[in-house]
Amino acid sequence: MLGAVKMEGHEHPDWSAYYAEHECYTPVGNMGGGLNSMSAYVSCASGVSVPYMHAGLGHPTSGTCTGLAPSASPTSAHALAASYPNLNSSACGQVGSGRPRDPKAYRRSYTHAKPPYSYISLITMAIQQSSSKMLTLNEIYQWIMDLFPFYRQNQQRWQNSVRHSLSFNDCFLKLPRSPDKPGKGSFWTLHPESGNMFENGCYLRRQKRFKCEKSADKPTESESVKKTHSDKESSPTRDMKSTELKDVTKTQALSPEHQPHHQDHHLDNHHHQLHHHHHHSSHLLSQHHRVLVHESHLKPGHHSYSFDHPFSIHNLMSSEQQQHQKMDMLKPYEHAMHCSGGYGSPMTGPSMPPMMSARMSVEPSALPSEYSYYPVSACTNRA
DNA sequence: TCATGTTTACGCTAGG
DNA sequence: CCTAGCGTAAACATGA
Repeated sequence: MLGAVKMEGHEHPDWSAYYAEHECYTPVGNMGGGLNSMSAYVSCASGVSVPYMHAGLGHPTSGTCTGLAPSASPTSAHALAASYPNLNSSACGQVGSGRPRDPKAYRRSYTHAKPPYSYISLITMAIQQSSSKMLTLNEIYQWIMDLFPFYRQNQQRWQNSVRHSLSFNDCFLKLPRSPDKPGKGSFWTLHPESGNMFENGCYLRRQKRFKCEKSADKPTESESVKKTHSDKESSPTRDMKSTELKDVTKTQALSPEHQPHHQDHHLDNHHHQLHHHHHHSSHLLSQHHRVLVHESHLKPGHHSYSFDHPFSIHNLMSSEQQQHQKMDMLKPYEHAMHCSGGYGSPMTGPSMPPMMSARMSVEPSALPSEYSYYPVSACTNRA
């Protein structure tokens, strides 16, 4: 099977043509501002100037198309497009040529085009947009389908990929359900230090996979680099990440009543491994920056993560938004610290697209209507 | 039984 | 060319 980028290339060889039309599907109802922000983000992420987004948020069958009101949001597509006229399209594999002759026809087709995001970024967005910063598998499915019509087809295929991504990537942590919240499946959240996975601005391909430093017996950097493809996927690091430690890691982040007793021995077994993690966690907010710097395991000199990067949240957000975000960042951290004395909230801010990091962590009800990104159906908040 | 989750394998692409 | 990241398929296990 072809990879996403290639698939996109085949199915819609001219992304920039789609985006180059200064129109887009916009939401029906009251989500204009937020969605436009999302659109802006999408357009940035894909390195083109016009939004990719579907109107039918929360209304999977509606798909009504209205015009985009350029002034709907301070971070609207146009605003951001103007701010970032030369986003690296090549870095995201989106290179276009020519222009559609019939904008409407293209609008129709790109509505169901594969979004320019990797599954990892989609999952990350989904989790990040939730107020609780954790979602069940099914909620992740729903979020993706609500937002991207493309994923209403071939569900078997992409959902398998989503599950694979969740299990395979260290940046996703599985939280067991608490006894008082019976239901199917665990909650998935983001590793607290996975923060800047997409800080390079490309949501198709990270420059470096996030890897947990949890295991003390983790191979050295040079050792891991030497590993072959297959080795990499069965490396000790991965083994450690798998279930046990993953659950432990997140169990630590949960309030006591969320910690299943049967995992106590796991905690004991791995506590020492996590100790340094906790040690780091004391000042998560300020540490967040340190983490980014500390991400030297992401190949210093190789990464381009920086707050000065055009995609950096710090550049994308207005000062007011930043103010909002700083406060919002504090909440989950504080909450988690209060509950567990351990990890703070998963990634916030710098790694996330503007509409996510700046606003997603805000309770929808606390926002003006123009800040509503997602329909109720897409906001599976469980806080 | 089906959804969820893990793991392995393989192919493709981007980038060094 | 090699490596890393990603997407997909598929086998398998487990739990609701």
